[in-house]
Amino acid sequence: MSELPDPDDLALVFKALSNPTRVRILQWLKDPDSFPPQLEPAEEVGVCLKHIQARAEVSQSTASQYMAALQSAGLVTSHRIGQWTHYRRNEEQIGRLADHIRTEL
Amino acid sequence: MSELPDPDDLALVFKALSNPTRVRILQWLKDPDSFPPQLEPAEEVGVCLKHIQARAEVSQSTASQYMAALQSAGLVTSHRIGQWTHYRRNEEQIGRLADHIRTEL
DNA sequence: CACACATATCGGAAAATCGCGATATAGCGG
DNA sequence: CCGCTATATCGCGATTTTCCGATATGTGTG
Repeated sequence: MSELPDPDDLALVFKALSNPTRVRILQWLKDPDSFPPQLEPAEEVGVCLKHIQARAEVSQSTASQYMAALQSAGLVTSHRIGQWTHYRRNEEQIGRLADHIRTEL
Repeated sequence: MSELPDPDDLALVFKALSNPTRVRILQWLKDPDSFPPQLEPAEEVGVCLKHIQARAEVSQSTASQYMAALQSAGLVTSHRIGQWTHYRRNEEQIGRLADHIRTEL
């Protein structure tokens, strides 16, 4: 969750990004307020799965798995509040990925 | 081969990078002179497929397909000279990829 | 506790990918 | 033209990925 230089984690990250829908979700999360309103402020805790699922137009299970993939790649973090799991971009990790591509790839 | 903004093209690039051997090849190409000597200067035209194949320890057809994947992702360019196809990193595109991840992903 | 809702996980069929050997194409030299 | 070499493409079995519906788990409410 912090460094990410080793090849196995890196492959995991690229694999998570090798799906157009997952890439789109990541881009959508740049503007959490573009999603429908929710109890918790999306800017702070992230966007709840239901809203991501609706926008991506995939099944509930697929949405859940997509977000799990992005999370295990370290690209998003999750925050469970009550019944809702909220997902938010991990800007630090995304920045590190850009650095890594520039310097080591 | 030029801009690469949309999620489908971007996913293609990440797919090419989701294979450890292909990533290694890209890294090897940072130092073309680390390959055996060849008629054409590797620094200028790139490294010929045969040398890449030998170092990656994959079959000839696999090596050819790996490089085709990297090329259609825009990460390398190819230069055919006589019977040899040489592959060289596309530093501009790799730089753009890093920028793109930082700004648009 | 019973129920509704949100999410996670399971199991599997279909689709995509992997990496190879076989074969085709292309360029050189005799 | 013929043989030799380098590379590209084809075809295929094996493996992996994809995405779903079904189901399980977790959480709030009455």
